[in-house]
Amino acid sequence: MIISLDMTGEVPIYLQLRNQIIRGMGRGEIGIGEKLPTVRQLAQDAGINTMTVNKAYQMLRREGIITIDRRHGAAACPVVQGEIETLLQDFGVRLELLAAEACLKGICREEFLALCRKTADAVHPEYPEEKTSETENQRKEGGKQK
Amino acid sequence: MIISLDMTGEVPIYLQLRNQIIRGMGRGEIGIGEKLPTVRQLAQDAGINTMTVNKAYQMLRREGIITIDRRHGAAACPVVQGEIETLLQDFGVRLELLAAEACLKGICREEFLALCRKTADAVHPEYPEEKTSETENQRKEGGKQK
DNA sequence: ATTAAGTATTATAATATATAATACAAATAT
DNA sequence: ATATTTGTATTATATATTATAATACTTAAT
Repeated sequence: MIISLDMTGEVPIYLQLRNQIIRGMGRGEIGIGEKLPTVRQLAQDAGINTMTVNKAYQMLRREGIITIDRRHGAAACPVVQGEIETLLQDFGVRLELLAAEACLKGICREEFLALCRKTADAVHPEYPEEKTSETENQRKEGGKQK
Repeated sequence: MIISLDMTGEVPIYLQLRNQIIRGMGRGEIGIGEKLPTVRQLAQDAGINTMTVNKAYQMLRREGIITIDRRHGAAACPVVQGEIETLLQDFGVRLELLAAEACLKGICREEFLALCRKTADAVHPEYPEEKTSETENQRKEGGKQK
């Protein structure tokens, strides 16, 4: 998957990274279980700092979207976590913002829904649905720093 | 409209303000042409600085969503600006991110589209559609600082 | 003249973002 | 065993963002 960063824009690099990886997974460009580039590799390719990549990966890990294995690197591994209600509520708020903005910009209801359908169709449905087997690598951090 | 701010969250206050005003307009809680609170009033009510409110208002003005009249304050006044294609593309990217995240969180296509419909139905369609009359107060800033 | 509106200014502080250079821990590959 | 590769931690630095405070200015309604 090709990562393209806007270094002059207002969105932080690590967030651009995180968002593009999520969209890449949604498009199926990154298959489930597929390995992501190492932090060093991605940092070098993109011409950015390793810790910036690490920050993006950490965020994705916290969100339950990838797993990170210290010895093998990161891999796409979405896991449903948390209450489904909380989740839907959160998406509802974000969608409402988008819908309101669209409305204010003159995009009518039908146009908006057409865009929603088109977008939904472009998302690969290969993901969670079931699966709860290779979900063991999550609880591997104890408190230990030295 | 009630503004509730999360002072401990990660979203900047001025952005929370901006987002809530947009959602409020979408819901119809703020009618078209309706006046917004003055910066001082809103700042006092919310217990925040006037310049923070001003920053949110400026952002909304730049986005063509409100007008600001130095003597009468701010008012909801959405105006379509820019290429419709650019607009749709921008919304498309943002929707794709949302759809991808939803998918990865186990929300299936139908569930997602149901949420989209529900959200779209909750948005008041009273807005732009036509209207291009009271759009004169936009070009009132020359370059003058001292 | 007073008041009320947005805005500008100046200073300060805390936090976020990004980089650099290096080192460490843990496991694989040779 | 040794070298390599992985993520991670550390320390330092620089810049930008966010938010506040206190004050003053411009403009126009009252």
